[in-house]
Amino acid sequence: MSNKPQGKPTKTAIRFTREADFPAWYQEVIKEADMAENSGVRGCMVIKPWGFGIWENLQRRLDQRIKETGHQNCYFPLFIPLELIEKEAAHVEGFAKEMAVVTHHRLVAKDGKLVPDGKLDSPLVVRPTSETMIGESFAKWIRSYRDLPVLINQWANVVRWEMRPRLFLRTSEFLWQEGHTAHADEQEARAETATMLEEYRALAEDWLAVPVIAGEKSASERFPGAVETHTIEAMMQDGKALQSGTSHYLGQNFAHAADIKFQDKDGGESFCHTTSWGVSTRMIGAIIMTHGDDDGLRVPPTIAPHQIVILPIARDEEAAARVLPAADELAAKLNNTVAFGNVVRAHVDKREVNAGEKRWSWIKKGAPIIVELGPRDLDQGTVMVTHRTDIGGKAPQQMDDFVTNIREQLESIQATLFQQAKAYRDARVRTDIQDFEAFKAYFKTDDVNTSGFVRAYWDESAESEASLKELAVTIRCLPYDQPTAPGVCVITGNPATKHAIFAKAY
RNA sequence: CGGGGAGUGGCGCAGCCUGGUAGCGCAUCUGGUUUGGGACCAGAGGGUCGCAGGUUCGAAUCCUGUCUCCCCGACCA
Repeated sequence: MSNKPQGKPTKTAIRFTREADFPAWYQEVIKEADMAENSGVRGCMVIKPWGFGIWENLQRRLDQRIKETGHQNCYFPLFIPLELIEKEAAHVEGFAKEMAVVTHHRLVAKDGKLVPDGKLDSPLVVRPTSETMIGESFAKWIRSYRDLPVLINQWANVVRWEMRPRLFLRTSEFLWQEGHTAHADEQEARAETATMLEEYRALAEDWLAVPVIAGEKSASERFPGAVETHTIEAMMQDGKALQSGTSHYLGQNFAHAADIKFQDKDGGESFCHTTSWGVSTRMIGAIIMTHGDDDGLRVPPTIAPHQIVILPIARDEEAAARVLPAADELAAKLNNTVAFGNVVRAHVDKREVNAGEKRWSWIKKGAPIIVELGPRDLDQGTVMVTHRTDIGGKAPQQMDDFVTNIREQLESIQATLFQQAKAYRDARVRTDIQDFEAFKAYFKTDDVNTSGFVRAYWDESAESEASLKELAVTIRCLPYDQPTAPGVCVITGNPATKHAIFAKAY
């Protein structure tokens, strides 16, 4: 390594490349970026500061948008009485297999071990989602049309016992927000569903630089108990789809189950129309697999815990005495500027670690801009700047210019990440596959270099959808932008009017 | 939950088949040399081999159970 040419890494910073072993690469990125790790409990993860910082920044933005669209935050209990869950049949069927159940309320010592004791008369489930719990409250809160709409949200953890967990993508416990609303009529509830899905699209694309396809789920992919489920689907760099946010129109299903009704202007009694919508820590998995490269994570500047990392270059006390205060001063100047509507986040890395190693650690963490500041820079009034989107392109900038242009540089990195992701995605949405033989051949290849989505006509029949099972392909959504002319179903050859997105999925 | 693989110092691994109380690289610490860079030399610290039983004079090595991780499948945000 010692005679490696500068700026031309002879190896990547991550042990596995995306091409050689995508799942191993994914896990290595999380480890090397120090985002999260597995805990001793299967399916549960410890989210470390760099990973949690990304979540906090995502959360801050989304929370702001949720409030700006008229919702208020609440908090509902973690434990749900079994009887409540039982009330909505489809809901029960959907979640029964992954429920954590609390059956006891104390421990007693027995043969040197602690064993559960104090059996509960009625078991509690740890919330897998809160429709039933919140529905119970809605029923109490809502009496008149004047009480509507009810527009609430909660940030919470939920538990869905997973057979096959993967960090961020599928964990038994995860963090999310769940919005729940109740409306007087169908039209308003449907509009709410659409509004929030659009918020999710905007969050993904405009804030996280993750291009998505928005659309409606097929019947079999619907949320248990929903009338309609709407989704944003992102493409990962192995061509697989990741459902990144969902918004459900629940009709009156949960209103009937929980007895959520109101008196209208004419004195008549009606059931509410409800919605729910959520985005989870899975979104961090989407960010990793959309923006990461073979040198690690790349974090969009909007959500990077540190947008700029300043590395003081000082090998002796004399240099340190000059460089460290200058680095602090530079950070202070940067932190006094604004980008993406927030104060810029610059950080001086003063750890006693070799400069080269520090630099690589921030590359692996995906800090958008790395600044090296040494005695020579101070003499010349410059800084050495590396953008994470071009780590070979380290170049000096005048320090004053750098500070003045910081917003443009961050915005440029943000734009580059989105453009690269979109170019990748667009190149891999196949629209030329129109018969089932070609379709099967495409998905059987399973080559990380060519796999992706197929966009084609679908006849909307359950039978044709079922025939995808052996291919491990699913219908991700029926995108909102639809062709005007009819065509033939890619699976059956039957007449069809709508396009669907087909893909393997996480 | 079914099939396959794996758990040895912080990380990556060897040893296990042919039982006899542990080894390598990186990292860490100390000293020195370097000094726009993931450095070099020398020395040092650190593990009882996932956990629990069993076989044995003796187990990281054999057997059983269990937990955790990875891959594939079914299910799912």
